[in-house]
Amino acid sequence: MREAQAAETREKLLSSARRLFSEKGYQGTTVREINRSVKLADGLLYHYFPDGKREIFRTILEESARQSADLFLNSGNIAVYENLPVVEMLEAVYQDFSNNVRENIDVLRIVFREEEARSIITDDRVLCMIRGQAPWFTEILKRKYNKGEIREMDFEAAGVSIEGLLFNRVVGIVYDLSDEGQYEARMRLFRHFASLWSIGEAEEVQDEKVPA
Amino acid sequence: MREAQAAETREKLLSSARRLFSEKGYQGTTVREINRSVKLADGLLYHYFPDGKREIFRTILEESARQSADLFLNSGNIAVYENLPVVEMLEAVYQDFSNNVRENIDVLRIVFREEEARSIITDDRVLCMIRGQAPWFTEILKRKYNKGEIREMDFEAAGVSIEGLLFNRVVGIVYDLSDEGQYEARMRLFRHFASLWSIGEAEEVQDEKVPA
Amino acid sequence: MREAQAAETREKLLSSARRLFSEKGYQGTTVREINRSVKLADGLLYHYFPDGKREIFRTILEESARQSADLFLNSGNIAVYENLPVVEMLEAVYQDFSNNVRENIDVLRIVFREEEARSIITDDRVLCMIRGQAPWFTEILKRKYNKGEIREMDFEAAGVSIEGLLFNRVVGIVYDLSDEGQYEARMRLFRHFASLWSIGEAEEVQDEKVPA
Amino acid sequence: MREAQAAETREKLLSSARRLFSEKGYQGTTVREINRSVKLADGLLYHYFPDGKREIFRTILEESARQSADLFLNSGNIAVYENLPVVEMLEAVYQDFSNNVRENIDVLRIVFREEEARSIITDDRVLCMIRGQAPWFTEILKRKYNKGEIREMDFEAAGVSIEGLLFNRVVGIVYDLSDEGQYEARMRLFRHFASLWSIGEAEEVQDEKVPA
DNA sequence: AATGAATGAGATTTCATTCAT
DNA sequence: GATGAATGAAATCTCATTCAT
Repeated sequence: MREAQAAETREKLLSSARRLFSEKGYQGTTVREINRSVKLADGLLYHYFPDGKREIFRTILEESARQSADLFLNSGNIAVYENLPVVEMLEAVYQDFSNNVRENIDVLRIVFREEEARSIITDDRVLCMIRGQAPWFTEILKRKYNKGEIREMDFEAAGVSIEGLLFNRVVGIVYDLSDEGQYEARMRLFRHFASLWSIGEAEEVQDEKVPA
Repeated sequence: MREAQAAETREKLLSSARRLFSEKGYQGTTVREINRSVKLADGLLYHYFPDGKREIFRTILEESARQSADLFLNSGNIAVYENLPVVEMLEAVYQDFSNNVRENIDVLRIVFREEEARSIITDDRVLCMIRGQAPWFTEILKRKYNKGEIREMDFEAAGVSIEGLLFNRVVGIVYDLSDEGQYEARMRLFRHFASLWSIGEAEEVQDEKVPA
Repeated sequence: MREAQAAETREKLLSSARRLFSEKGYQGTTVREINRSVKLADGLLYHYFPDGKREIFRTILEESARQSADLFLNSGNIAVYENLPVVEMLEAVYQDFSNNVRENIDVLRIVFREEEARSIITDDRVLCMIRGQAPWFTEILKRKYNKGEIREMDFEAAGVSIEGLLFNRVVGIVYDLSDEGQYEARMRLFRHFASLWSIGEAEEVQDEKVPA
Repeated sequence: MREAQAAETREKLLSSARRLFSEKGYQGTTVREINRSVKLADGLLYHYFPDGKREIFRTILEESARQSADLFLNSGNIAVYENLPVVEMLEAVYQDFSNNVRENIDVLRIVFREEEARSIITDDRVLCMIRGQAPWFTEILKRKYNKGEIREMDFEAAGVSIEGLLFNRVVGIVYDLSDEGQYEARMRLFRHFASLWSIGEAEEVQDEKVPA
C-alpha cells in the first residue's frame, strides 16, 4: 500500500523527469519543474533520490540501459525477416526499427544531447551501431544467399551499409525529421539494393524521380 | 589599428564562445567563462553583443550559416573524383568530407545539441542530408557509367545510399567516435560497393572479418 | 503556526521594502538591502514575490490602495467637528488629517517620487484633492450656517479652499517641512478664516507678524 | 570659436541631462543615455564634468538656483496687479505664476523627486512657499485696502492662504494634473474670496455647482 | 512521508568611469 | 578635444538543496 504508492511516486518522478530532460535538456530542466509536473512538494524528491537532480538523471539512464538490452532489433525476428522478399524484408526491418526507436525516443534524445549521458550508457547500443556491430543483419543475408535468393557478396559489408541506413533513421527520429512522404523514396532505395543483390541481370528502374 | 584590434577582440570572443558552447553546451557555458577564456573584463561581452549570451550564440550560428554555403562537398571536386577508380574515389570523398566536417565541428556539435541552434540554421546542410539532397554524387556515378566503368543502375538511389554513409560520418565525428583502425573496415565497405556496381562478375572477398 | 510565520515573513518583507522605497526611492533600494533589513537570505524575496523587486513594489501600492479607502478624513467625524467653534474645528480637522497623512507617509512619499506608483494608485485620494473633491467639509460649513454660527457664502468654494490648505499639509509632511513653531501662524490663519466667515463685523488682528 | 563650441556642448549636455533627469529620475538616467542624446562620445562627458554624472546633476541644480532668483512672481508686477479688480487680479497672478512654473518644470520635477536636489537647492523658493514667505501678495492687498477696494483684515494671513492655492498649482503642474475645464471652478473660488474680502454685504452666488 | 520556507552560491547583466589611441 | 574599448563592482535573479515542522 504505502510501499506501492511510494514506488508509484518514484516511477512518476522518473518518467516525468525523463520527458523533461528530453525536451529541455538536463540543465534546462529545473528540479522545481520536475516536482510541479508530478505535484510533489519541493523537498520530497530528496527522499526518493537523496542525491537530487543528478541521481534522478543517472537513474533514468541506468534503468534504461538495463531495460533495453534489446533496445533495437532482437534476433528473434530473424526467422520472420528471412522469409520475406528482399524489399519487403527491408521495409519490415525499417518499420520495426523505427518503432523501437520511437518507444525509446526520450532516452535517445537525452543521449544525443548530454555528454554525461553517453558516459553512463557505456555499453550503448545506439552510437556503436555505426561501427558495424549487429551481426543479425549479416545473418539474414547469408540465409537468403543459402536459399539462392541473392547473389554472393561480402555479407558483412552489406550488413554494415544497411545498419548505416537504420542509424540515419535514429537521427531522423531524434531530430524530428519527418519521413512523411518519404515512402516512395525509401521503396526506391530498397529496390535499388534488391537489384544490386539480385542474382541475374539487374532490372533497375532508372527513369523515376526520387521525391524531394 | 584600434578598429582592427576591436574586430580581433570580437573574433576572439566569438571563437572562444563557439568552442565553449560546443564543449559544454549553451547552458553549461557561463558568460564569465567566455570572458575569462579571452582574458577580458566581465562587462566587455556586452559591448560587442548588447543582448548578451543569447546574442553571441545567435551570431555564431548566423555567421557560420553564411560562411558555410559550401559547408560540405563543393561540386568543383567532381572532376577530380570522376577520374579516380571507384574505391579510391569513395575514399577521397570520404576524406574530403571528413575534413570539412572537422573544420566545422564546433558548430556541428552545437547544432546537434541545441534545439534553438537548429531553428537558426534553417537551411542547414547537415540534417537535411539524410533526406537525400546532394545531387553531386549522383552526377559522378552517371559520368562513370558513361565511361563504361560501372554498370547501369538507379544512380540517384545509389547517391542517396552513399550520402547516408557520409552522414553517419558526421555523427561519428560529432560524437567523437574515432575511425582509427577503421581504415580496413571502410575499405572493405568501399570494395563491396565497387563490386556491386562493377560491370562483370563480382569478385567479392567474403572470408575477411570486419574489425569491431 | 508555519503558515502564520510565513505570513509574518511576507509582511516583514513588505513593510521593510515600503520603508526603504520611501527613504531611498525604488531604484535607490537594492533587493539585497531589503533582504538584509529583514535578516533573510538573498533568494527568499523571490519565494514570496516571484517577479522580484517589481512585484513587491506593486504589491505595496496595491495593498495600500485597498486599505486606504478612507485614507483621509472619514465622514464619521463630521458630527464631532460641527459642534466645535470654527477655529477649534479647523485645528481638529488639521490635526486629524495630519495624523492620517503621517500614518501613510511611506506610501505617500513613494507616490510623490515614483511615476509608476501613480499609475498603480489610480483612484488616489491624494493628488486628486487639489481638484476639489471632498464634500464633507462643505457639509460642515452648511451645518454651521444652519445653526447661525457663520454667514451665508459659497460653501463649496470655501470647502475647496480649506482642502487646498490640507493638501499643502500633505506636501509639507511628505517633504519633511516641519510645522514645529508653526502653531501660532496656523492659529492666525484659522482666526482669519473664522473672521471672514463670521456674521457680525470682523474683529481681525492685523498688527501681528506671521512668523517665518 | 573652439571655446564657443565647447560652451555650446556643455550647454547641450546640461539641458539634455536636465530633461532626462526630470523624465526618468537621476538613477533612472544613464550616462550613456545622456551622451547619446547629444551624440557625444562616451568618455567626453568627463572632460566637461570631471566628476561625472553627479557633477552634472549638481551643476544643473546650482545654475538653476542662481538663475531663478526670481523664479516666481517678481515684485515688479505688483503695480500691474493692484490696478485690477480682485477677481481679475487673482486670475492674472494665477496665470503668471503657472507660466513661471511651466518654464521651470524640469528642475521642479527633479526637486520633487530627488532628495539630494533638495539639499542642493537650499534657499529654494518652491517648497518654502508653503511656509508663508512671499510678502508681495500681502502688499497688494494692503494697497487695495488703502484705496478702499477691500475691507480691513489680517492681510498677511490672507496672503498666506493665496500662496497655498498657488503652491497647489505647482504640485498640479509637476504631477501633470491638468487644469483644463477648471476655469469655471477657479473663477468661482476667486469670486468667493472677492466676496469675503468685499467691504459691503456679501453678494455670494450660492446655487451654482462647482464642476467636478 | 510530506510540506514549503529558507538558504546561499552563482548566474546574467548594467553602468559609471578610466584610459590608450 | 574626441573616440569608444575596456574595466570591475554591484545589481537582479535563479535554483539545487536543506531543514524545521
